[in-house]
Amino acid sequence: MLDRDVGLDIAARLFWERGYEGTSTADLTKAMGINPPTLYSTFGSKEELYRQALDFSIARENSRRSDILQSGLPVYEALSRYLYDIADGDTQPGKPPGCMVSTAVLQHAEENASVARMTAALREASMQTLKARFDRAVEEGELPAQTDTDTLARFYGAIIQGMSAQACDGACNALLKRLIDLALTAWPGKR
Amino acid sequence: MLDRDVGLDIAARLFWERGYEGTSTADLTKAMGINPPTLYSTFGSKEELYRQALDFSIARENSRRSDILQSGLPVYEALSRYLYDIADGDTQPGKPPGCMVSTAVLQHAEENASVARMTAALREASMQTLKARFDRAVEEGELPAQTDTDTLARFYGAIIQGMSAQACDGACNALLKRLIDLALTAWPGKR
DNA sequence: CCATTAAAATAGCGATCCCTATTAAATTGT
DNA sequence: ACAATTTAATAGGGATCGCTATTTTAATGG
Repeated sequence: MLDRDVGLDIAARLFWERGYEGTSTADLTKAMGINPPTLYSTFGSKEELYRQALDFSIARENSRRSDILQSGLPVYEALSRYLYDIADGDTQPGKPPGCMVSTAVLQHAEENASVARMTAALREASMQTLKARFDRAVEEGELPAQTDTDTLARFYGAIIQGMSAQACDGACNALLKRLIDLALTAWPGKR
Repeated sequence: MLDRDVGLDIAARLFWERGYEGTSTADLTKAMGINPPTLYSTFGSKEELYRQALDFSIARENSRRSDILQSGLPVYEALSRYLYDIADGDTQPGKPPGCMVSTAVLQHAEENASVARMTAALREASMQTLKARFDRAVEEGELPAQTDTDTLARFYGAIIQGMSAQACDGACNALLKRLIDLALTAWPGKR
């Protein structure tokens, strides 16, 4: 039998590279070295496996990124490190380019609408996490009281999505970090 | 027989909504009201039809957007209107959300690598157009001589891609324009 | 009006999609 | 060691994938 976490890791990698619609159950079983019935008894369905693979990957990445955001660092410094960490994740040698979530299942067949809602919800949650950190900065006096933290969070969310798209198209790590540096000049009070 | 341009318009609409991998030839023939052999004799293949549908759509949109960029407007004003026009395109009532090109075929099956290269090249060309306009602005003294126009173009390219992704997730026009306004504060010399 | 050409519809090719009923193998308990 | 239970592999179901050979229909020319 296959170790569950090993299977999720392999599945996540395939979904990351090829997307949900571009990955077949045959691809998955072959890569895991199992037979179709094992996949279905272990993970339920292709969609359920995708959900679990996303959860599995996010649980691994998000603790570190959450630490960066929620650390005692000033909000601007925390945001900078957070974005740099994402840029590194988008351009890991030997791993698929881009982010597994940021640019996943945007256009899709009708039958995959529920999968698209799933990734959209993850993106929304990610931006809400950013917004919560910015709200805290307002409360603590690090940002002006009238700051539009929602737009600020969605703006850096857009940068994260744009970085993922450009990484998929072959952009290198240094390029993405130049984007970040420029995006950070939009921070309230900078320059 | 089907009018060629009408067919391309219908195909573009489907590909826009569902993506390349999410659109089947059965979807296409049904929407066009033709039989499969007609599709293949008229357009060659699914991939070739996608290419022609992209060209068809871009030819229609790009003339207006090119006019905005190449008009006599100051570069900052031209860029603002250009981005606003894209935000409007991402949120047209009765049309699929997002941009047909900006966030297309990012993750994909291996067999569709050539299609992905195609959309990547279109995105790159779009950013090169922006860069060329910025270079002109440097030559004309509108921007400082040491301006990194390449990064500037890719930054607004990232914003365009982020807007498309968020539109796919349901973002409204006003939200996208707030993103643009914030992104424009990163313009050299602003604030 | 018929013969010839051109167009469109039918039918279906081999392959693959996601998924599962059934069979075979391995493990466990006694 | 044998029976009971669990696990894995085979085989394949029903549908759809992109695409095309063949037939039928329609349009054209003499």
